[in-house]
Amino acid sequence: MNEFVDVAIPVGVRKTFAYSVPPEFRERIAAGMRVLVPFGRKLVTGYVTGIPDQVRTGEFKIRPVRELLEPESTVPPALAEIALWIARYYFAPPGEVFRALFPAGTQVSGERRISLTPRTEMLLSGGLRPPGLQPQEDALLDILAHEKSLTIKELAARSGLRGANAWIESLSAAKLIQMEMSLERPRVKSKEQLGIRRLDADPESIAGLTAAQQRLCSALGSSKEPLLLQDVLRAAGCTSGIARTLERKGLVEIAPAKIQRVPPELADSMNQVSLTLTPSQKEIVDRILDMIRRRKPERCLIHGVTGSGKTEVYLRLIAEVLKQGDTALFLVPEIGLTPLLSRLVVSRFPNRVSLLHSGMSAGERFDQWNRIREGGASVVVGTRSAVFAPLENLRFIVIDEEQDASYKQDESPCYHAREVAWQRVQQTGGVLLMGSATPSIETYHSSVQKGGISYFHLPERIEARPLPRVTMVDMSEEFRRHGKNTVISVTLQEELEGCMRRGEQAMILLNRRGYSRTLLCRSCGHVFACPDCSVSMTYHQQENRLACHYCGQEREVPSLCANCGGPYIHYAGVGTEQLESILGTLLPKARIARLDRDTARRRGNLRTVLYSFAERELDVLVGTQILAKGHDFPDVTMVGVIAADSGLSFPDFRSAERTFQLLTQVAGRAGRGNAPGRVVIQSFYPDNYALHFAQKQDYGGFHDKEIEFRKLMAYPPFRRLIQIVISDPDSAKASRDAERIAGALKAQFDRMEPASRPHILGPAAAPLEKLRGNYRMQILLKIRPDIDATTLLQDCFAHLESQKIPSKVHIDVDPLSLL
DNA sequence: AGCACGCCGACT
DNA sequence: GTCGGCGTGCTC
Repeated sequence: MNEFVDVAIPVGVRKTFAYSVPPEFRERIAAGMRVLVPFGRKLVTGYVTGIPDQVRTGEFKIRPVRELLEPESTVPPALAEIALWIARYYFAPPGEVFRALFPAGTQVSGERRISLTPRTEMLLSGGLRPPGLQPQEDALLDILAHEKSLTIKELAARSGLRGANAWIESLSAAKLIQMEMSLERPRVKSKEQLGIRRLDADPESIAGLTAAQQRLCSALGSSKEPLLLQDVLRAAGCTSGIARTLERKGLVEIAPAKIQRVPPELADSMNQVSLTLTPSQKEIVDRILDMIRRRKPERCLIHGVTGSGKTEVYLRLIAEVLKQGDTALFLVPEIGLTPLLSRLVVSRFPNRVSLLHSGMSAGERFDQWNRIREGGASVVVGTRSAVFAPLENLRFIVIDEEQDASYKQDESPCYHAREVAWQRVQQTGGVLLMGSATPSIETYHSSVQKGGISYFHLPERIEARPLPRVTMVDMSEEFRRHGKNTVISVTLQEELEGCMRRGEQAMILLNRRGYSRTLLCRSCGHVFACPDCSVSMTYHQQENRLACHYCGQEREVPSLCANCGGPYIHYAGVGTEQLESILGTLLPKARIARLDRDTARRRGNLRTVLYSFAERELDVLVGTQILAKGHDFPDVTMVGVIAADSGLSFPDFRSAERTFQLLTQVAGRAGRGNAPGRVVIQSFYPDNYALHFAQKQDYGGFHDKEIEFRKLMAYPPFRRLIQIVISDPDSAKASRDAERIAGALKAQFDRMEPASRPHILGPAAAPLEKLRGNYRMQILLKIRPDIDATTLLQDCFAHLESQKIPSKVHIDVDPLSLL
């Protein structure tokens, strides 16, 4: 009876460990709980994954659970199940998965610390020495005499002795020193500060208040919840003396209280414009509501262009779910969580919304997480990891912009929030609603052709605004006609000038940061590549540095070729930084700003720029794909795309899909107001089908073409992919290991019947051959969807694991990108 | 992930 | 001769 537990330890090991449970914990211990356990010579935070009926004893010594890390450390049992599913499906170490369920910075760990025993200390301070010690032991005691306590590592380092551990052991055996576990407290915890709380008061005591006292009372508001004293004082503009006076009068209570750190977006609300649903919106709401009421797990997709009113549908459905007494989750892409959206949701469901996103401080996240777990919020809005929000009775999950790549985590555990969300609603009989203007090929295919996902279309923009007119400019034609290598075509330039003349706004997309992509020696052809990655370094004019966009390292800008010493260095490939200055020359009167990762890095700058653009303090916004997702700007009537084909050259089967999505999204930015939008797409390959269908804004056409290619090439959704990347600083070693793994996999697969056998591609050098100094070899598995790939993978690697995989092996199930 | 154990080069 | 390099294996 709860005598043993399986515990996942957050180290890169794909197994759990058995611990015994001291009797006093047996009542409370349960799956999903965090525990402090001895692991090796340390104490670590572990996660209870389950309670085994029995434990194979004898193979190893079983150590006891040291402590239950309650109360703020338990996850609903349903979430623990999800974690185990992720560990299996994505082949991730369970400890890493469980760690992802909890807010960052709340892990507890401990180390052994060494100090002198009281006896030894007395002896030494009396100038005496314990007899019969080796000089090394004496040296250790001397060090400890000056320090209260040290970890084994510190003591060994301080002494400079080799084999220090053995000497420490012998001192310990002689009872001259003692060792005890010291705990390192979590970095993030609940905040306790002086809080002030309004009390019920009789009217006459309120009557005779001074001005300052009244100010303080109104700053308190009407709620009886404690507020942070210092905030209230600042708001009321008075000192703590006033607060104490009120306390004496019995009007308020001042006491240490757990104060919730609240992200600013939760604090403010906005005026609600009540919207009437269009008939098609209403039909969708009704039909999905039916599904929600039926309590059977369902998936649905709303395919609707930007501005077709998907958000309103989400919010109506969330409102209904809350009315039932259930909870809902609203997932948005990384940069899709705008303050505007948060405020919209917060105002719609006052006091019931919680936020979880990466822009919040660790403390804020922690407090929100606890609030959710304690049932203090029934709607959670957040990015990828919010899919783990500890909500109970979760019956509805929305994933907006379902195709967005930020839903997939690219480091272990490599989960996709969409799939995790599907698992979650399957547990509760809820509904997963995906929304997109450009659904992923997989989702669209299973809703329209394969079935399994209900399909809803919102083809029209609200108030029947026209879709933008898209013009394609063939840049090779442009080059032939005008002779020089132009960045901005005549067509685009004319459109821009017209747009400026009419006093409207424009956006120009170029999906390439920096000033010049490559530095090239004109004499010998030498390319200035990153020393650690197999990519060229990008020139950034503002910092006057070369930067690698993959590993982030920077270099001085060379004036001579590093290879031949020649002085003729060519700056090739225009980036957003240069585009901004070109546009400045072209449109001297326009107010231009740039938005990309470089300018958005400065915290708050993204917001500032978007805000001033919305306020019409800017005319033109230049930038990377950040532009495609931002706000809705009613006065943008013109969108230009430079080098629309730049993404197509990526060696990745999804490059066409991504290009199509990006172009469609950015084109959707044009003409949201009353003026019709114009879009100019510049490309050297205007005939490419991704560009062609993007120009016609024809999703169906693109899908039909793309799905043919996927079928022909045996790519998703016709096969499942598993990507294995083997990396090592030594390229020969990476190759060798990759060959061994591939060989072992092949041996496994050869035992299967030929028809269901997975295909092994590679090992071959990964498209990004070298990254951060590591050479990367790639093996790609293509598995038929009717095969249980999870079990297959488990079997294969259970076998491989025993054969030892030396270099770093990264396994990505259902990878989104194959770089 | 840490940490210990174990087998080969450069120092006193 | 020793010290210490990191390859390999283990942690309930």
